[in-house]
Amino acid sequence: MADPLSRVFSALADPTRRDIVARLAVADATVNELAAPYDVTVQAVSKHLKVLEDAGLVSRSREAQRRPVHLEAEVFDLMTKWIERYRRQAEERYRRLDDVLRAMPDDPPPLEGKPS
Amino acid sequence: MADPLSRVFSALADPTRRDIVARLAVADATVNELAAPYDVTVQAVSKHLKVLEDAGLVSRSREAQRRPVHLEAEVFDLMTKWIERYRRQAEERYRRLDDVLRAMPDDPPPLEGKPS
DNA sequence: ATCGTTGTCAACCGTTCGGTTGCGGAAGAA
DNA sequence: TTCTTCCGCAACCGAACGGTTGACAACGAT
Repeated sequence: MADPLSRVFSALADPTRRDIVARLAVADATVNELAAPYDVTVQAVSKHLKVLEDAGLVSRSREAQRRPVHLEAEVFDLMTKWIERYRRQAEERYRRLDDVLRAMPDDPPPLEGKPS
Repeated sequence: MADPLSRVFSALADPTRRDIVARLAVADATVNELAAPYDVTVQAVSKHLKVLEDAGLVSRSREAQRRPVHLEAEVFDLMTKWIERYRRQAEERYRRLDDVLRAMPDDPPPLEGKPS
């Protein structure tokens, strides 16, 4: 799964990882702090962080023996751009469909096939 | 994986499924039409559509023996709402950090610990 | 009544995923 | 130095995922 978009969507498909992102939006935190609220091992959370890091959503810097985790919010744009594109396209279709429906009663189009 | 947000993110984490969504944004299509460009079986595409349907991204109506697939774009809002929330929160943090940094040189704050 | 098309369901297979345990490295504290 | 804390890596396990093949239901066409 090489492509960045898949990695980001996939990373956020997990509730625990979304919660981690939510908490990092408030403040940076260490792995142990992040792991505290969940009833899983620290290693499991470390794995989650690796997934988020590979997706570019998070960065880990070095600070003595602590590894403070920081949210990189720019990657969100990747998703919003993709989503907005097709949302708009779908809305555009609705708009055009409305036009067609409005035009219909006055101008019944032939249902393809040679006219008699 | 019960929660809707996980289902939507997970559904879009696959490149084939994102491509299907992209094509459905242009026009409704049948399963065979959708499967044509990919070198997988029709059954595989049918499975992908089930995933998209469970996520609420797509609906399948009945029309003779055809099952036209239709994009339901409203579900996108679920994601954009979630993303925007934390993107804004992160930006807010940056803004406050800037304020702190601007105030720093003039007002070096004590580094927590009883003041002498 | 039979045939061809369209699509789903079920069973299976290899891979990935989320979790565990166990170990080891890096760095401050004693 | 030795101890303790924080954390990542490797190996393993069960569940879920993406794909296949095979069978079958539904419907239009002949």
